[in-house]
Amino acid sequence: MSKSTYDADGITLEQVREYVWEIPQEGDMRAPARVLASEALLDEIKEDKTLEQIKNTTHLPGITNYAICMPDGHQGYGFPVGGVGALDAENGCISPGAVGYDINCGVRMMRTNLTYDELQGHEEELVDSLFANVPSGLGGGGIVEAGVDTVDEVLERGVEWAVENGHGVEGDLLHCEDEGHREEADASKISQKAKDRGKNQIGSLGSGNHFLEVQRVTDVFDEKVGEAYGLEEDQIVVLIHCGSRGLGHQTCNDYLRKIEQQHQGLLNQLPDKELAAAPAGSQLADDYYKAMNAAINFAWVNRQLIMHRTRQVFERVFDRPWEEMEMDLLYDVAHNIAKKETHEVDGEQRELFVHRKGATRAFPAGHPEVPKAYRDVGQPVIIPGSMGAGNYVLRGGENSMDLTFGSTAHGAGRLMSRTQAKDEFWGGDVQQQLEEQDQIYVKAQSGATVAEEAPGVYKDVDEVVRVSDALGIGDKVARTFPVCNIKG
DNA sequence: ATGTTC
Repeated sequence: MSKSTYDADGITLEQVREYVWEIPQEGDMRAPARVLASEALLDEIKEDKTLEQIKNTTHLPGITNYAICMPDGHQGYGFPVGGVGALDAENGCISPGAVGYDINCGVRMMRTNLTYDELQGHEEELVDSLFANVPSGLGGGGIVEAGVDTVDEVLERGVEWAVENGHGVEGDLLHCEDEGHREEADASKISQKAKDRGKNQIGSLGSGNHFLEVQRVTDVFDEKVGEAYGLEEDQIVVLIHCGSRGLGHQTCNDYLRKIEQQHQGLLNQLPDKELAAAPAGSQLADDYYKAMNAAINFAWVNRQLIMHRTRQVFERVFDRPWEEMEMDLLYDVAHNIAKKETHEVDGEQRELFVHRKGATRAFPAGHPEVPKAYRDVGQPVIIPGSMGAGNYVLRGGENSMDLTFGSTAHGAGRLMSRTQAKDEFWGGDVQQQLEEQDQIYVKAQSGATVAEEAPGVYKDVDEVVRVSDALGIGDKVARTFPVCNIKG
């Protein structure tokens, strides 16, 4: 019996096993590419340049095992969103396009002990107060408007800076990936222009798909893990999705231009200029890594300030201290990062720059980098769906280290461009429908943003999560549904 | 994603 194949207009994928497809190595590819998806998801993934892009990434020097496209993959700048590339940290390279423009775009979930019953009737007051108190939209205006010295501290110290300056508590550090601080950060590697863009954006949501959402837990699929995560049905939680704003964007741009200029030889070997990479050990690889780590710290501070401000808003709306409402950080996960990690490859321990772009770290139970509180069950993984579909909490699955360098998907993944979305939807209509049909209260700076983020522009998050769960890379723990949503 | 076309 011949192997099952999937023909995607010029690219043929061979099925390795259920939900695992391979683009075999050929020509100048340095490894195969793998796509983790159902056929239903492949039907959507093949519609843009995702497959060509994941194939292109296998040309990067040092690519280890295979390049991986997650079930929510879609076209990105050079490297697909939903892509994982582990590049040898000694003989490989590091690629800003494989991290993404929005460095450490990510999500954090905060628990409360409120129930949906207690919140009902307060939705409009809450959404208005959140919208008034959490800066959003394009341009400047943050919770903190910083001077140069403060920006440098934020860049080098991450969430430690926030906690020391009254924007959180010690416990917040423990429930953040890397405890909210990348040691290798060096603020001097971030340009003045990037700092200028970021200094008045510390504590701001931004625009696009970024949001703050109050949600209710509708399902707990795994009681044991749910208990470890402090989640139960009807509980209110808050999900914050944002990144490093103009600072991260400028940093990505700065280094792409430098790398294009200084590493033309490597660039010429790559099928797409947008994959520009700095060879491991070069000055620029070192500088970019330090700058990226600083931008990662900036994004964590951004989410920390927004979370702490949200506590204060809840205090006013529900008239009691946030501690009494047990508003603790469940976890903060990065969606756009690279990190030097040690992984077992062919029985050998190897140092790799694991690039996760639109992909989530998903370390399994027992991994030393999983916070103590969750070590026995695995790292929390938070997957936002669209604002009408709901969201998932997963836990790092036991197969993630073998299959995906400890990673899984990051969201639903777009189905259409922002331009197309605005042709098909009208923000006001979307807003009205969500409120009338699903009692979801949305407030945004711009109607265009609501249209761009309409539920219909996203893939089916249930299907993405089903594949992650079936592969054992990220297992279903709980599902949440929106109550209030604010965005840019 | 993004001082939304360096």
